[in-house]
Amino acid sequence: MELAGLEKISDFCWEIPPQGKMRVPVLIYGSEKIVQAMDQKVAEQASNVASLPGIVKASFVMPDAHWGYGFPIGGVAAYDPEEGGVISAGGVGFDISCGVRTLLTGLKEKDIQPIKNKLAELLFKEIPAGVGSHGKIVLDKAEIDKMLEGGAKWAIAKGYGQQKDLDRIEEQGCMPGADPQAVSHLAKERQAKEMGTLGSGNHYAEVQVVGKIFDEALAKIFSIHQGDIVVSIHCGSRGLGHQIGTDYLKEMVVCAQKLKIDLPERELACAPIASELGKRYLGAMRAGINCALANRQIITQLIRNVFSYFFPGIELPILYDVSHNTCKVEKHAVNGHLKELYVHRKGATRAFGPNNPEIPQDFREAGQPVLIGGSMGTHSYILVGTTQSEQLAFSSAVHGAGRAMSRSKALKEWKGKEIIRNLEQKGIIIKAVSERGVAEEAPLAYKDVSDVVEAAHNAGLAKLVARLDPLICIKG
DNA sequence: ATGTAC
Repeated sequence: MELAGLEKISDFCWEIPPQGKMRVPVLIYGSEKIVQAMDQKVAEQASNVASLPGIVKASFVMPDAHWGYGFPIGGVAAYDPEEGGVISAGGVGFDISCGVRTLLTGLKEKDIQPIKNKLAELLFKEIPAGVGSHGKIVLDKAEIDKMLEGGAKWAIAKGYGQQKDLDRIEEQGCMPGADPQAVSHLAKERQAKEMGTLGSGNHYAEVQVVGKIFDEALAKIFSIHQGDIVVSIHCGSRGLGHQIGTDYLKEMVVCAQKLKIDLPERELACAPIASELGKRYLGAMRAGINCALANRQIITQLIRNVFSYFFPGIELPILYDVSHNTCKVEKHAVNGHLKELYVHRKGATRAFGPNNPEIPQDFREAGQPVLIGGSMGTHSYILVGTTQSEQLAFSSAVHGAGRAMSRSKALKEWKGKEIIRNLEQKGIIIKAVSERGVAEEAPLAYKDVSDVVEAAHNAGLAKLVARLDPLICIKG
């Protein structure tokens, strides 16, 4: 991106002032280096987002942003229903409620060293992964509806986990307002055999060691210490979320035409929040959120079973579970007034600061854990939400490294086998269904996640707490 | 991300 077209607000914030059909400015967060490396298309897309009806304050761009469908991935936009605001399927993304969950193990690296290979093999055997992967769980129509209403709460009632897990999950593990009736039969059909599966692309289950602590006091509150083993899951709502996105984008294109909403691009299809379609999408999207929460809950239990085999009696409590592809109704201060807004976070993690009532009691004074998954073979990070982030981007932060290279280009550049061998030499075990998938996810096909989180930290979007280094990575 | 294109 050309810095010349931007107004520098601070060392970590750049503005595109409103022009043309833009109703509000675009605010891009990141260092000069990061913003320069950002695709020009992100500026265009974020400007388009700023032109949609009812947008409040600004169209925000996180440091890890890259080109997406309509809305950039790494974008945050809030719309006001009282100002004719809209809700957009493209503003949430296809993988509804994709997110990261981190589990604590209480183990140290030396504890797993003797069984590392066996642990990797058993995790790979027990967690279904890959495109179209099916689990052992098959849901009938009635049970799918219950899952879509209950989320992780449903999964726990089915025996996948414990009641206390819910305290550490966004929305207490169950998104209210989900409407299974708003989800197509096709979407449900696709999901019937996909519960408890990882999927493909950048999704993974990873055994990690806490490699660095940035803030001792906060790390202690999160129960993480240097050398601790943790397990992180990065996945979403699988075929169901994708189908909801596909179904509603089509409907929203028709709706926007009918209502003569001036769309800069067809991909920005949306519906007024107050419209029948808007409400129906919200109900379906919330069902998608519950699907993702249930999915991560089931995978959690599969992981617990594997760890129990090696470490009888081990618990693996949840540190936290947070999504980075959602639209949530939240109250935010706008010009001194508290307003109920529809906050789209597409490839952006919710990052509530201290004292927010949505945060688990144990973390209330510290702030919400912000879980940032890296790309394969690279670091992941735990940050914490700040008070400042509320003002900066409706309490949002980055979500991960973000692609630097297209999948097709990555395929030409690398072979899966050599990537696996290179990482093995660094002590990282990759267990993957598809060698092609590994090549597409090559570490160098992504931006440097460390740069991205550092920028988020410096911009004040969230605060660095700990770095996680990969030991075993299970991939689709 | 995705029954990796309807």
